This record gives sequence, C-alpha cells and structure tokens, in this order.
Amino acid sequence: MNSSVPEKPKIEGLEEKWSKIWEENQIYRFTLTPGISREEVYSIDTPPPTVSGSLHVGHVFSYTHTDTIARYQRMKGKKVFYPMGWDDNGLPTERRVQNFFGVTCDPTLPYDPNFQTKDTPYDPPIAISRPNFVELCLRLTSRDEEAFEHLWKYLGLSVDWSKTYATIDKEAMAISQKAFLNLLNKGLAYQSEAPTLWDVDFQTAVAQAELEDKEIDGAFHKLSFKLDNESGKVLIDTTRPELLPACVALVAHPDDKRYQPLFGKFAITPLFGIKVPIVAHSLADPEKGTGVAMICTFGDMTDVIWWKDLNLPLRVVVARNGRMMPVDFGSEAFFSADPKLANENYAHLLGKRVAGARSAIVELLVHEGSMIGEVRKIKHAVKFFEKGDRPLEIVTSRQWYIRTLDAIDPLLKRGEELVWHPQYMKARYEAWVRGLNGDWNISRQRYFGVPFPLWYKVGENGAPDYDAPLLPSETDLPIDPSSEIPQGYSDKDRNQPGGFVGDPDVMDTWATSSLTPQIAGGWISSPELFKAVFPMDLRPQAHDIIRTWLFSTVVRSHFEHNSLPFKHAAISGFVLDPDRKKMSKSKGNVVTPLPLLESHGADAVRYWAASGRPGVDTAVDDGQMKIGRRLVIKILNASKFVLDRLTNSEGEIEVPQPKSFELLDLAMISKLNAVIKTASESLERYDYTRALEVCENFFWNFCDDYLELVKVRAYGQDENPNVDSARFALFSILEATLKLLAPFLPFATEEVWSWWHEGSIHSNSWPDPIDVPPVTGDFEGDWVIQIVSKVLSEIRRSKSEAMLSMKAEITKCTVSANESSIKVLELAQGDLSNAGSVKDWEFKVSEGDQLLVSVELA
RNA sequence: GGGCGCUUAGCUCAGUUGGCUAGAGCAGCUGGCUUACAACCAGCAGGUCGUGGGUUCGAGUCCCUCAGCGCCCA
Repeated sequence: MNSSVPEKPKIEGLEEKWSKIWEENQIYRFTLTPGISREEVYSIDTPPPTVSGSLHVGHVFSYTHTDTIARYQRMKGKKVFYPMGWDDNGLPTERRVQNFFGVTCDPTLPYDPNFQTKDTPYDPPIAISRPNFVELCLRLTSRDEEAFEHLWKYLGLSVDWSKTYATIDKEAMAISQKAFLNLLNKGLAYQSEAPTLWDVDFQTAVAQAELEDKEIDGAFHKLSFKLDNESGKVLIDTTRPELLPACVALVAHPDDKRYQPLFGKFAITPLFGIKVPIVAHSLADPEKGTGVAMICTFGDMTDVIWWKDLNLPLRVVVARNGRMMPVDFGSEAFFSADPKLANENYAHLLGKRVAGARSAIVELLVHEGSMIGEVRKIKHAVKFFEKGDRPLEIVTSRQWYIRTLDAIDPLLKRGEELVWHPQYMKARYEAWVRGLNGDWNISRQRYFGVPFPLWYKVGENGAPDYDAPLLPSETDLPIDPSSEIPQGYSDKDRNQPGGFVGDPDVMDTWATSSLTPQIAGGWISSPELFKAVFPMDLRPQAHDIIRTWLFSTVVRSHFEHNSLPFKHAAISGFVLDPDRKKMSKSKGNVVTPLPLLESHGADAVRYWAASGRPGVDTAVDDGQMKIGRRLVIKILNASKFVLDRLTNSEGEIEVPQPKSFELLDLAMISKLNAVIKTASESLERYDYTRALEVCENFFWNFCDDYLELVKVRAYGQDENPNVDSARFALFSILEATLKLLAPFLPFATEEVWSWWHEGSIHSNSWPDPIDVPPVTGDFEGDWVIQIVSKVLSEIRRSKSEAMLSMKAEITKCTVSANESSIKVLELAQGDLSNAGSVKDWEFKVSEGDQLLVSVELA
C-alpha cells in the first residue's frame, strides 16, 4: 500500500477539499437498482427547512444527529435515501416578496407572461396574478436555498443533492392535489361554511395547530341590561363591549341560584334595543365577573359552542378586514325596539377596527348611563395566530376540512406503532390528538401555496355552486384554477353567470409538507422508488412541531396508505444560547452557524452537536467544540504516528501478519471489539451520543496508554519477537477506530483514510470485530488493559510527585498483587519497562484484589 | 389549571433491569518543551446525587410529598 502521510497534518481546509470530492464522486448518491428491496434501503424523511427563515444553529444541531445515523447505516451496507427539501410556501415568503418587489397578489387577475419586476420596489405596490406572484416567490427563495446548501455541505451532511425537492414545486403540487382529490373522493375532505378563526391582518383562516395563547391586557366593562316587560336589570361583565351590537343572548350557569329566576326571560341590549334571551349553559363561569356573560357572534370559541348548543341566531358585525361592517337595525336579523336610535348609535362604530369601536362604544354607554363604574383591568389569555400580532377574530366562512376528529382512535394507535426517540415524546403526540376539538382546516386565503384543484359552476344568479365542484383529470395535475379552465368551458366563461369560477384558496403549508414522504419518495413519478423507500425508516424533527408536522404526516399517510409514514421518529431538543436561554429573534440571541463552523471546523461543531442526546435541549457550547477540535487534531497526529511506524523504506505501508501475539495487543483488540459492539448497538437505538462517547474514550485510552506502551516495541529496535504483533494491532485498531468515528467526524477521518486508501471511508464498511486468537488464559481484555494501565499510572504518579520528568529512570519497580495480575504484568513487562523507563522489576504475589506499586527512582 | 421533562463536582453532562469506594470532560491546582501531538502530556484535588418521607439486605436509580427551572397545552 502506498502512503502519503503528510509531514505536518493540517486541520484547515478539510471542509472545502472533501465536500468537493464527495460531490464529484457522488458518494452519497442513492441509485435505484432494479429489483431493490425495501430491506436494503434506509430512508430518511428529512425536515425541509424554510429558507426564508434565517440560518439557525438549531439546523446544524439536529441535522448532524440525522447525518450520524445516515452515515452509520450507509457503512452498515444500507442504500441510504437521504434527500433534502425546501418548504417555502406560506406567509414568510409572501411577506418578503411583497416588500422586495412592491407587489400584491390578486388571484382574480389572469397570468401576465410579460410582467417585469423593477430594480426598486413598485411604489405604490401593484397587483399581480397568483402565477406571477408565485414566480417571484420562487425567484427569491432559490437564492436562499443556495446559502442553505452551502451550509449543509460545509457541515458535511451526506445528503443526496440530486434528490432535492421543494414543497411548492410541480411534483409537490401534483402530489398535494392528487392526495386532496383522493380525500375528497373518499369523503374525508369536505367544505363547510363555519365559524373560523381569522387573522384580520393576513386575511386568512388559521388552524388549531397554528394558534398561540397570549396573555394580554384586557378590561372588564360592567354593562346594565334592562329586563324585557318587567322592572329590574341584569349586570354583565365583558371584555369586548364593542360586540354588544352582535349580542344574541345572556348566559349563566344552570346551578347559579342568583340567576335561575331569569332563565327563559328576555333582556334588552343597551344602545341597540335588541331583545335577547337569558339562557343557561354549564360553560358559563359563576366566578367570572357577575356570573352572567353576553353571547355574541363571535367573541371567542366559547361563543361558538354556545351558539351551536343553544341554537342561537347570528349577528355578524366584524368584517373579515377586522372593521365594523354596515348593519341595518330594524332588519330581521337585527330587530330593534328603536331602530333609529340603534342605527344612530351604530354609526359611531361603523368602519372602525375593534379597538377603536371599543372606545367609541364605551363613550356611548357612559353617555346613556348603561355602563356601571370604571373599567377593571385584567390579564387574560387571547388566541393569536402564531405569526400574527392582533388577536384573532372569528368569522363565518367557507373552508376546506379534513375529517380528523372521527379518526382520533386510529391516530392514537398510529402513535403507538411509531418508535419514538426518546420514548416520552409520544406523550406530546397523544395529548395533542386527544385534545383535538375540530377537523383540520386546510384552506388558506393566501397565494404562495398549492391551489385547490377545483372550479365551481356559476349559476345564472352569479352565485357559485359549491356543492358540485368541477374536478380536473388526474393526468392534468398540477393545475392552477385561477389560470386554467375546466373541461367544457372557455376562458370567457370565467367569473360569468352560467360560467365557472376557480377555487381561490391555497392549501395550508402543513397540508403540503405533511406529504414529504410522498414528495421525496416519488409517489407519482416513480412507483419503484416509492416502493423502495416508503414507509420511511426515520423522521427526524424537533419537538415543537410534533402537533403540526409529525401529526399531519401521520394523518395523511393513515388516510392515503393505511400505514405509518415512517417507522422511527427521532425528536431533537432545542439549541439554547450559551446562557441556556431559548433563542429568539426578539431577544437577539440567535447564533448564526457559519461563523461557528469556520472558527472551530465542521467536525468540531458536529462533535458538539452529537453530544446532545435525542430530545435534550442543548446550549451552544464553545468549550465542547474546542474539545471536538482537540479530538480531531489528535486523530490526525496519532494516525500519522501509527502509519509512520508501518511505513517501510519504499514509502509503502506494510502490515505484517504476526506469527504470535503479545498479550497486551490481544487485550487491546478485544477491548476494541467490545467498543465496536457497544457503538453498533447504540447507533441501532439512535443513541449516537453513547456511540460517540465509547469510541472517543477508547481512542483517548489508545493514545494515552496503549500507544505509549507499545511504541518502542513497534519501532522494532529491541529484540522483542512480537514487533509484528504490535504493528498489526496498531494498524487494525487505527483503521477500525477511524471507521467508528467517521459518522461523527467525516472530514478528519476521510483525510486520514485518504493517506493510504483509494475511495472514501464513508463508502467503506462499518467495522466488524477483529478476528484474533482469544486473549490468553482466562484474562478478559479490558481487565488486562486496566491492570497494565494502573501500573503505568502509578509509575507516572510517582514521577509527578517527585517533580521529575516522565522520562526519568526507575531503577526498580516493585508490584504486589494477586496471582493473575502478576501473570499479566510479567507478560507486559517489556512494554511497561519501555513506557516507564523501568530498569528492574520485582513481582510479589499477594492475597486479595489490592495492587500496590512502589518505585525506586534513580 | 393540565401534561411532559430536568435538578448529580465551580461548569457541561454520563450513570442500563436497584448492587462493591458515584464517573467523564472542561475549568482549577502541581509538574513536565518525554524526537506523533504545547492546538501537547502526566498527576492532583473537587460531590450529603434539589427537599422530606417510604419500599428494600441495599436507592443517584423505584414510590409518594414539596421546592426550583424549562417546554408544551388550556
């Protein structure tokens, strides 16, 4: 074997060098061979990052975990399917495009193939069609994708870059639309006009999974309602007096003695003179305010429940833009005892946002004398869209849903089938599934997303017929109903009475990214591939999106394939800042990964990442990266040292087959074999941290003790017949150790490997235990090493205590220990003499397990 | 309010189905430029395992209580 061991191994530049070579040689390429079986493949459902979000050290952390597993499986002989995707549809990208180009999207506009952007944003913004808008989204995100790809390659992810997908590309659209149409045909997708949580700024519906409760300042206003047809009043406390015109009833708890006499009677709303019933419902909280609440259309989700349970009418006053809409008091829905006064009062609110309407109505109420006392400030939890900054309203609108509520039990069973790492993360999934309170709303009134592949007939009265959608043929997918035409119609029929109208909505981002196994696995385009990779082996992801991504993927696969989408879920923790605080943009403590990689080296950063166990939140830790870097330097130097011992005068590496073995060498090999076993078992359990730990410990022990003990013998300068044994052991151990560390430190191990190998270590095989004769006698390998190391350590300690150099000579070393220990030490005497500069030995057999060492220093 | 997790050396963390004197690395201290490595090496010191109970021959580990921290959900 020719070798090219450098004079001075260098750690710098390994990332650029090797990522380029790996790319050129396509060593991470997954090739679909004919007749490939599912068992030969290890497939990973990689989380597609949103590139519009900035690069985050959390990415580096969790993707490294996955990569260690991918590399291990590859070395175990699996064909690893490890694609990368991008998940860019959705709001963040839309917002960037709007600002960057100065455009807004109007889905009713036709596609303009000649549309041009300008160097500066349009001001004021111009409206463009959805296909034009989507083109701009794609243009902007492709640049960010390059930055991500560069980071991933620098980090050394063994991703097959030829399989990259985007959850908004043509194939993903076709798959999302096909899967949706399948659900529709099975009756598992439906549309319904229902109260929906609505973000007035983003003008879109929001799903349960996207909600966030926020504690905000609110205030109780005490309002006085007159009773109908009798004297007396009812006092209610409300945080939303501006919804008084939307009031449809008053409610108290059925057991509340104070209000029981009022049930069945009516009250009159202040200012608007609407007669509303006083009803009983168990959700009314006697402790809250006066114990009576006003039910409106709709102040919160409890109003929706009351409205449904108690069969109450609707009085809509808040429009989808969040402003008070025109209302006619005196009409059927808003029948008032005094329509003139009611309309006059309402005129003060009309067109205002809810906050403005609130102060306006308070003035009116005070003026009329129906507000009692001062407002009382409180803190209360209000529902927000996770990306929004105004409380959600509830509007009634037509939305698409997937029937998840009926599937709670089977979905819980899916959670049981899945292997969770760590196991306790399953509880998060189960809690979420059990707590579902509505079907999954998958339609969004947005633009950069997968359109619903549907049109509706428009009746002669101009109203669309939502009950009988016009479907495209499956072979035409993907389609965009805003620019394409249903069969049997022509372009001039669009939006015309007697013509058709396209569904204006797009799918929720989770409705598309829940199909990543199908998208990456070629569900439509390559049935052979899909058969080979689905269900995936591994879904790695963070714990915050168990309720969204993991859940929704399980839902889709359950309905479409009647199976799990993946067998194992590896849930990573969060990365915390160096002070163990959660990173957030607002706190400004987000660590960007590239500088870390550049200053410590990719292997060192990977070492830190791999030390974070599955599910455990882990702080960015410079110290840990420095330890990783030290390990890398040690690997380079120790490898050079070993290989130099084995290089002959021709510059070739010669590994002798020993005729006989030295005990110490057999013991060290036996210890290595145990490490191989533990590391393999740990990686099979997704415990990459444990695997790294045992390999690392072994390697340092190899360098600090074993190498010191055998290096003189391995020189071959003394007459020891077991030179070959030492050389064989050094070589075998080095080669196996490099392989063991390769999944964690791909650059350094590859560099060393290349000194005397053609081809990549990462395409090589995971080490099998080295086949050598058993350790002599009844000795256990690890125990032999311990005894010898113990004596070496005692020798070092005596020198250190005497403040002498480690090279200082020992004229005589006396050891007293039990019989088997002495036997071992006699066999290792030569190596111990070399490592400790010991001239003479005396061994005394004693009883018990005590091992005593005393030395005479020269 | 409900659920999950964490609490072990100054710091970051291991510690398997309960089993010898509770481990590692970093930081600290003391020494050593030993011809692989000063981006190095050797040695030393450092802990009542968050609190209080219980089970057991035996508890860091199992059960209960309380406290603090974090996350998720209402």
